[in-house]
Amino acid sequence: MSVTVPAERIYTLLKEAGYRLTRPRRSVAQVLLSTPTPLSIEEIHSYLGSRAINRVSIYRTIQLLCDLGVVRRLQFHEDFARYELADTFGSHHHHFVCNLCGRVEDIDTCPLAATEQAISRRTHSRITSHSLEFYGVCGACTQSPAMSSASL
Amino acid sequence: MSVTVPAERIYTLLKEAGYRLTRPRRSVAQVLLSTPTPLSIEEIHSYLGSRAINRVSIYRTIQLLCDLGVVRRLQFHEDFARYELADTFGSHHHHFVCNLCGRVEDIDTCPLAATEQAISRRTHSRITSHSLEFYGVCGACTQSPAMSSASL
DNA sequence: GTGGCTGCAAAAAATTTGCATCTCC
DNA sequence: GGAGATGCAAATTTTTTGCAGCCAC
Repeated sequence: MSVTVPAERIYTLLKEAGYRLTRPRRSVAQVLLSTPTPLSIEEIHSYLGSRAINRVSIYRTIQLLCDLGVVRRLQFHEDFARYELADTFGSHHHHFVCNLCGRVEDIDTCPLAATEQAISRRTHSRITSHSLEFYGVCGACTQSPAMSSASL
Repeated sequence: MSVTVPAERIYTLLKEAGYRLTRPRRSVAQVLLSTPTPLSIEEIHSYLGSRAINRVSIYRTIQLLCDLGVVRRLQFHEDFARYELADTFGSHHHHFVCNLCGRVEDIDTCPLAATEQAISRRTHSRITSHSLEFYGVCGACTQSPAMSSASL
């Protein structure tokens, strides 16, 4: 039996949905697969560096991957969006964002399954997803308030 | 003893922080106090209608109210922000957003206090707030898929 | 009266669209 | 070869900034 690496799963999914496998699409998928934290369009663009892909193509690729359910969009308290692999391609988790240094940590605990059921029952709605982020001050910043950029 | 209405609490807080109580500030506070759902800048602007306040002043007022902790910023899966009264001026609650009709319902259940404690202890961070939204299909749309705008 | 606040205009930042060219199948 | 994807430029949308005049205190 052969193990299918996540990259292949994404490529296959694209093909099966009738889309072509192009350099920009492969590049964007690879960046997302190789970073542990959610990325902004700008970050994806600069991470690609030499393999320069036009910003517009990144927008379009991300859009496509979102539509296909490969990527999900996150919005922290910033005025641009961030993207990461969706649950099925990564894992179901949430985030803790440090208000001081901006560090993002994954939170694997998710206490919401029961809550979703309760809400669905009470409101007769069908809940298909949720978005949960914690904000505060991370361990490092708690110890040394001589933090990075946005300090007072 | 006298009961202080929320509007007065906001006005007092502004004054005590050294800010002037102006027409735009009073108007924006009143709109937020009188609507049950989170509003976008655009909606606040149009709700003010005749009492026309410049968009820029709304942005600045909202910014100020956020800084003072009166208002909190929300971001659903839209490309603009929404604002509502913060916990202490409204109530601590979350939202259910219908993917079809866009309706927003308040969710008063919050199962996260325990989770926050657990995360704080585990990561040595201090969690000061969280953001939680549920997405799905609301009761009405489940019954009659002949919904409003963004239908297929 | 005067300093902080507002409104206008204009800039900046994020994202989308039109269209000619290129490239994957 | 041809449909579909890319890249460039330009438009659109959201939010921010500069500055002269206004109004709350």
